[in-house]
Amino acid sequence: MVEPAPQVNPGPAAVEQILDRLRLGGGRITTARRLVVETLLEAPHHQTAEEISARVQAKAPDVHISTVYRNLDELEKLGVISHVHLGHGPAVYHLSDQDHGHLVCSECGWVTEAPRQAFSALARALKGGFGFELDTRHFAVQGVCSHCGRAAAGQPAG
Amino acid sequence: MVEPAPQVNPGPAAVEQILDRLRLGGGRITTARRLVVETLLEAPHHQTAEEISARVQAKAPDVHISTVYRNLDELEKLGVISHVHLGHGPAVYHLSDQDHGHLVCSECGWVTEAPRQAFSALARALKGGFGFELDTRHFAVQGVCSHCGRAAAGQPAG
DNA sequence: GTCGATGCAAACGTTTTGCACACTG
DNA sequence: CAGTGTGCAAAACGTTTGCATCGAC
Repeated sequence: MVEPAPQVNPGPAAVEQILDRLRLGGGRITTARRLVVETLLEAPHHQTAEEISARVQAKAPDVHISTVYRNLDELEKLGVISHVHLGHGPAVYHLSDQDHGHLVCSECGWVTEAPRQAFSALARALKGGFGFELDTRHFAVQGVCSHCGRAAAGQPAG
Repeated sequence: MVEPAPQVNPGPAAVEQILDRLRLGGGRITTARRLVVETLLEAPHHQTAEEISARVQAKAPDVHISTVYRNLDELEKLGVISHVHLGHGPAVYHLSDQDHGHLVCSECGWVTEAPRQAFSALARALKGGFGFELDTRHFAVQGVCSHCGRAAAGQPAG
């Protein structure tokens, strides 16, 4: 559904590269749009729409969160970004140049990225057994991280 | 977090068995509570809170959906049921006696249950590589089912 | 000037919560 | 009769949408 985006190098040139893709689709470049793209490129981690909105509003207070959502939608349609559901809260957005799955600890909420390769055995098993083409990108995998697992083992019935 | 429940055989005795667990925790048995448990046992498939609510209300129209939610919470804390997020919509609830993962087709929404064993290779890989204890029960795995995959291959750019 | 993008407010669907009352045990 | 569970309404939450206006091209 979402085709992989070409590799995008971080830096100011990358912003223009993405904005060009918007232009090519007949899109227009606005302040809000530019800031959303910049925020996505600058921020180190996966961000919720609300976090992105806050960072954008720090530079342009009038940008409304609904505009951020609309821009995120647009960028996702272009394949530039993806959103992932890590758990019960809001979705997080990130550049889709990294093809990885997400491991979320249901105890502490810690998020780890796991390379696609970690899922290859599962992908093969599901393809063979069910004809199911796995996509680990849109929903996270839940479990217990090593830290919480160790803690639970150390003090049972906590 | 949720320990596995002992096997529960379908049938009227199973209802009492579950109600006993509620009683043991100091809980009381009300009409709403009994109907929620019965509905969970009778219904063939995974159900949303709203579906459960509708079935319960068919027998006791005054039972409010918030009561259903509260009872589902209670039963989940006891380990009797689990809820799973299949996609963007509401969560579905089912007895936790079946230890399986869920495969959801992101094209057509079709849900397949996959036995725990299908995930064993992934579980091993994540445990070894990240110390991460996989739990496939709480969130579904997304992908494309064999039917939609074949359709896409048959008529590209549909 | 055209038409795509925006700000705002309001709606959405799902779930949770505060409260007074009803009922179980 | 104690105190858990309930019905109801309203809020919370993340997200989407309708609409009039603004602004990029």
